[in-house]
Amino acid sequence: MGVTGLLPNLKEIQQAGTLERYRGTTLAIDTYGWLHRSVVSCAHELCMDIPTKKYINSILKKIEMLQHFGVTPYFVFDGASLPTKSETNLERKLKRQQARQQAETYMKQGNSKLAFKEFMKAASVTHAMAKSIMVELDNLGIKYVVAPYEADPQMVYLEKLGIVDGILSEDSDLLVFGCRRLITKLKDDGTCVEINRDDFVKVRSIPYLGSYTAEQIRLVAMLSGCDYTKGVGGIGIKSAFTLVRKYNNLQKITLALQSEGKQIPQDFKYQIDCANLAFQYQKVFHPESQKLMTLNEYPERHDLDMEVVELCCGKSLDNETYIRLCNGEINPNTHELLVSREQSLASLKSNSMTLKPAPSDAVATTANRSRSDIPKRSIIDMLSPTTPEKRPFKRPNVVYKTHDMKLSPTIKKIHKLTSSSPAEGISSKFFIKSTPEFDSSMLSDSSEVPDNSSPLKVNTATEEDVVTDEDIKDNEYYESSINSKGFELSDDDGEEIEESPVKTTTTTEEYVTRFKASLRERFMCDSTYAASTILKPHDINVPTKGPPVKATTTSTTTTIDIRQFAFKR
DNA sequence: ACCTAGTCGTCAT
DNA sequence: CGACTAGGT
Repeated sequence: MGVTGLLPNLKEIQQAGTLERYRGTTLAIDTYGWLHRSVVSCAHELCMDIPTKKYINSILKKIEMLQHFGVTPYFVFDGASLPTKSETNLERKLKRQQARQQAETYMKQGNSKLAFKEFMKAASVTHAMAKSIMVELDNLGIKYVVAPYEADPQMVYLEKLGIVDGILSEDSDLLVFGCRRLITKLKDDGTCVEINRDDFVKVRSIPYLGSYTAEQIRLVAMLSGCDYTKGVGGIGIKSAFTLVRKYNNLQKITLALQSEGKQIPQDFKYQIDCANLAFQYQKVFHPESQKLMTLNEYPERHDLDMEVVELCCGKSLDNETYIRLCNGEINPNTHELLVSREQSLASLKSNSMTLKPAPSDAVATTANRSRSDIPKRSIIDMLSPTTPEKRPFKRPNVVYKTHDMKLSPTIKKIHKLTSSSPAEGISSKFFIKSTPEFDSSMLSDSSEVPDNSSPLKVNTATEEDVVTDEDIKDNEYYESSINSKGFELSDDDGEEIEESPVKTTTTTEEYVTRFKASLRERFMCDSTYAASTILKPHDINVPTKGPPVKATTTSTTTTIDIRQFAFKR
């Protein structure tokens, strides 16, 4: 879902241009987005476990375009699905399965047109497909990282560290995570659109946008609906901005909305708090130190319930696991060895067809992924030597607007009025008793005193409102029974890379209980890890011998016929 | 003017 | 996922 309606409302500050503008810089790539679009070209093959290189070629083509413009890509992959989204993921999985059945039905009826449409709905991006891309990236010497959880915070983290100079993605959520330079709407000809955070002050359609704090922007997103919250019915992005500007804190907004007869979900506060945690402290990976981190540091003094934090932001497993996970060696969800889709299919085939073992000595052995590798050609390339032809890019057919936007007197005035750091302390103090903002007030004095006055306040009489910590009693929810015995084992779930949003209609209590249950299910079954750690990554995903098999499948020591990699292009 | 819920395209020829 | 749109408030 993203934050619906955010991008259109930022139209004024969308700078049209081309990748030329980013020559010499490094951009984070939202790989899932690219893969998702590629999937439509081979949805049928993907659903039917038919080998295909189409989705890989589509990515290679984009890489070629970036390199044509002298842009260094830094690929970012989605990692494990957050525990808080597991039920959403199940819903999606179900829908895909239904679409897949529909597709096969249409297929039998000979209606390939409709079948393909259903295949498109059924196809999903898997970690095995992501691994296929990683193999190519290794060969090209292109950097990448698998996010511990969602790619969005990982990309923003890279931008924060200065490892990348901007983020190439279609997802408006990135702005809520704190992205400074978002490059969207990249076309095949290299044209794209930049949204720069520094331009927020120039947006006229949303008054005072430049002076909303990160926390306030999060609240706006959460009110109107984002990846983590359903939002309040009847509240879109515009109303949300107005409400936050007017009332600034969640209690007042809630009261105002209720007095208007708006229905607010029972667990809304929970959703808000959880979303607030996920937006700020989600687990990310520091590629240079190879350490698990959080997008922003926890506040100095905080009483965060770390169990809840781990549910919303991801679990802190041992660092060794994350090193392997974030370097693409293991499946982020199952922690089994990650095998590329191509290799996986090939070995299945060779096993089932009992193929004559091919002379494998022809292929040199290779180390897996070492960061200082000399680019090598993958086996796929060797067998199908026609790499995507170098054709010049279509000339961009846009006029480059020099969007230097003269500051209007009004804007200047606003800028002046709001240059002092706006107050914090909106939203609930559910988890965080004192909430220093990471990006602004962390640097200035982060007052222990919750300050509810804001420069953004427009027409509210400064009624001294006590920070009604009526929320505190809700903490009971988190102490509430951890021992729900109904762990529905959703066995393998999490083969697909999941992203984004939506509906959850459960009570808070159920919610938390379920989170904790799903956490257990997901992270505390060490048995699955033990099995997977036996195999050595080096034996796998290399253009050489050795059938890499899922830990569950019987691993024989037959040799893969390398000719199976010669897919038609 | 704003919100919503639905549909469509995404690739690549 | 966003873009776009018809149809609601």
